[in-house]
Amino acid sequence: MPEVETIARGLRKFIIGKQIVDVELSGLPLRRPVAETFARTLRGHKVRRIHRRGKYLILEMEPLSYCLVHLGMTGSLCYPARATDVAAHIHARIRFSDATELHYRDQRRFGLLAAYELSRLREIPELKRLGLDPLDPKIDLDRFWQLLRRSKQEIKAFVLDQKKIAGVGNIYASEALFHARIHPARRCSTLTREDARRLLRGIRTALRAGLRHNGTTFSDFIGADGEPGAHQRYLRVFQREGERCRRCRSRIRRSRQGNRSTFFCPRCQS
DNA sequence: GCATTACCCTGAAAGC
DNA sequence: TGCTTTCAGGGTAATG
Repeated sequence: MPEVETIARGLRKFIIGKQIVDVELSGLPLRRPVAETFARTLRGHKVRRIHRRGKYLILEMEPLSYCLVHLGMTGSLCYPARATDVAAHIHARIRFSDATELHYRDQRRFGLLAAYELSRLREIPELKRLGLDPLDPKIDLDRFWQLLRRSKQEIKAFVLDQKKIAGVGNIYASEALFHARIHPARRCSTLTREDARRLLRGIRTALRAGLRHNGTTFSDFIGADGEPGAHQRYLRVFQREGERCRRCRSRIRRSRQGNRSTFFCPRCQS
């Protein structure tokens, strides 16, 4: 999510008020095929606002419609882009009336592009499925704890579950659990109210740290301005298997949960 | 109904 | 050297 927010912030500086005159698609399917109506829905509309919900980026257009973007694993938005940019993996070229272009690039095509003519943001089907926004200061600790206690999942899976908490990806889930000193394989139902409090705090700490450094770049992520993130230098556990814990000097371990890597400190997170 | 697993994709890196 | 296999992890359909 810090990567998506970084892009949203970048784009807000550049494309608000611009009018789309044309949309050109590669024709290749992303996570699912881009609807035939995508280009038609956006053409002639102006970018009014840019929102983020979970890992989704939403361009609010005028006349009212919404352009929904999910970057998946390797998606990026580039502005300003050039018509002459190498075409490899560019799946959408959005042209504005001032002749500038916004490109959506996605090597592995796990992303999503969709456009909706709806009157409200919250009617977008993908957004309806999302759970709590962890940065929302109004989250009630007791409600959060009850949500946890009702789940039989392992805590790492819960934190990654977008229906429960929206916006936490694999990097930040490992980091959040480290901050909260909770073992990633712990069952949610065994967590105390104090654990829940530390977890919520840990998630916020991990996400805000990512935001501060404009996201994490291992190989693919770049911001809208083409700059990579810097957060990888500040990670506590993620991708640090065998290295020393910055807190207790134990060796960081790696495990697999649901086909995804998890990193943790066996001493701090017991 | 819930939790878990398999799958889509590409390119880099490891293994043989 | 060069081919094959494994891995990365976003969400979700299929399976248990």
